Amino acid sequence: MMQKSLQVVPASKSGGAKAKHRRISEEILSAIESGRWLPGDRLPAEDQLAVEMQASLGTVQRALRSLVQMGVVERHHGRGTFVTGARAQEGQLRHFRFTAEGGTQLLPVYFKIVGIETVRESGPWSSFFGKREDNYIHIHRLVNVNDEFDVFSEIYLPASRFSEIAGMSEATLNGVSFRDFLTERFNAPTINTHQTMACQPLPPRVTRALNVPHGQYGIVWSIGGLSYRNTPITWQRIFVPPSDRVIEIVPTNAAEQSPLQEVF
Amino acid sequence: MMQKSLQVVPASKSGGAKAKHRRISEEILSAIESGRWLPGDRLPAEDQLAVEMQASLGTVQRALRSLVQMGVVERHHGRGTFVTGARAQEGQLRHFRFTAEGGTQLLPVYFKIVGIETVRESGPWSSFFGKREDNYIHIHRLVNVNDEFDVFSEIYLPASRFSEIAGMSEATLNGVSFRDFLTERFNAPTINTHQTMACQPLPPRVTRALNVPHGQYGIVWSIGGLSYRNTPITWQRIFVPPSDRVIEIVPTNAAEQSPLQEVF
DNA sequence: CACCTCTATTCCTATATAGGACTTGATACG
DNA sequence: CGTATCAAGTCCTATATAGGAATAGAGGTG
Repeated sequence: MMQKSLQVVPASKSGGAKAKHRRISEEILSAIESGRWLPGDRLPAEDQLAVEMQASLGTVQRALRSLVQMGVVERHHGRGTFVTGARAQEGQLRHFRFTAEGGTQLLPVYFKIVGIETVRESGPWSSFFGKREDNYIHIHRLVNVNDEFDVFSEIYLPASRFSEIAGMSEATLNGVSFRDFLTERFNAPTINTHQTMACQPLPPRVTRALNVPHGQYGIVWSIGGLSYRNTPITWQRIFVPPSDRVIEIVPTNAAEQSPLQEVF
Repeated sequence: MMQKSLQVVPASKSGGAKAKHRRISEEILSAIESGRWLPGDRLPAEDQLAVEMQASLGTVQRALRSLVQMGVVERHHGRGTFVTGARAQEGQLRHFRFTAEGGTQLLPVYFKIVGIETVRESGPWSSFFGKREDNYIHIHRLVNVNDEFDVFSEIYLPASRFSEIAGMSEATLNGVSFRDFLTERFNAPTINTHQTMACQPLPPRVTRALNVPHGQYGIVWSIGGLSYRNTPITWQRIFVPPSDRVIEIVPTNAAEQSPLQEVF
């Protein structure tokens, strides 16, 4: 039997009224964002959540399925529902990666920080982060891929959110994957990306750093990183000199490992 | 009340046994593949499908949601469920596109076929299509983007499936988008793509065709196109000379326009 | 100690049911 | 004729319920 008026909002004209399963997704997502549950943690069981959220089991399940879909949580039959862990992909680079022609993955094995500074300059990253942000932590790094070749990476981080990084020593930041670093230290996992590529002459500071001829053409690869709720958290530009190694574009959506995919 | 033994398969040990909603997805997908419903057609109503499929409403709805998720069908409140139309994205290029720095999209406006031939050569496309395929229709085209610059495109199609194309005149194929063409004429929409990029010297035939200096570097952009059930249907290589225009990588998954996305 | 069995926990599938909300087209009214 | 109302068709949300299936751990048995 339908319980009277649990269908709370009559939607008043499809205004801001959202479906209950959506509100539950939102609520759980907010809790995760706020750090109430950290990556790796187990959420309460479905039926318990149903009680807490004052919803039926089916509704909670639907909300959780959508969070799985987004890559925010993972569910395991008989074990529980877990916040997606930092290194859940065990070494798999999630949104992009270099591969050899055959498809074997090439891993970045060595990072060397060239410089860290706080800047106010505007550029493509400004529009990515939006108007309100006008201070960036700017980090240049040399990245070696699979002991085969080097690329040059520049990262811009919004200073408002990640100010602590500006004070960190190069030693702390050397050799780390920023993706993992931001996930573990700031609970800011990269959930989605926006990427563009262009072929352009590499700028002099890059050709010098990479030790390739002045004026050499290469790929300028821009990657905007988005966290929960599409909050922009990183903007990165990678300069890739010519090579027979290729950049593989991986679907940016967590949907790829969703069971639905099998249906394809 | 649960009806006795509608829970048909006891799963016998999680062998090939699939959930019912999955089997329904499969069945509908197969019907669409077979052309029983064409792009734009309306499917029977939920409750009617439920009867046909001998499932409850909820189960059918779940199956349909997953098809929406895959981009195979679209559902419209109060109107019905429709097979995703060929040009559903009205001019939006779905999996990749060129954009100006600001983000405005640049459209390919002019195609000129350079040649069509049937070949047996192997290359990166062979592993994409798999062992069984050893004959390809190979089409070279010059593509102008937004009246601004030209790129050189090579497409390989499996001859077994698209043999009719080999006999078509260049006039028929000129100026068409292959994506739309395959959707409309062969009921073979591109649902997913696999993309790689590399910066390399452009081959002589390309530099000649594009009228850029011999040995010019550019982006070699390979795009494998997959249709329903991840069947490979096209393999394309686009040679892009240097430019300040960028290639924007769009999530290859139809999930992007799913309502779930709003939750981010 | 190794192995088996049982049990509690947890997620997974499926059903039947009820009503809300959007769309479209027909009909009635001024 | 234009507009308002209504009804049918369709999808959307939500509930309560029932049982299946995977997992992990406790306890017993040889």
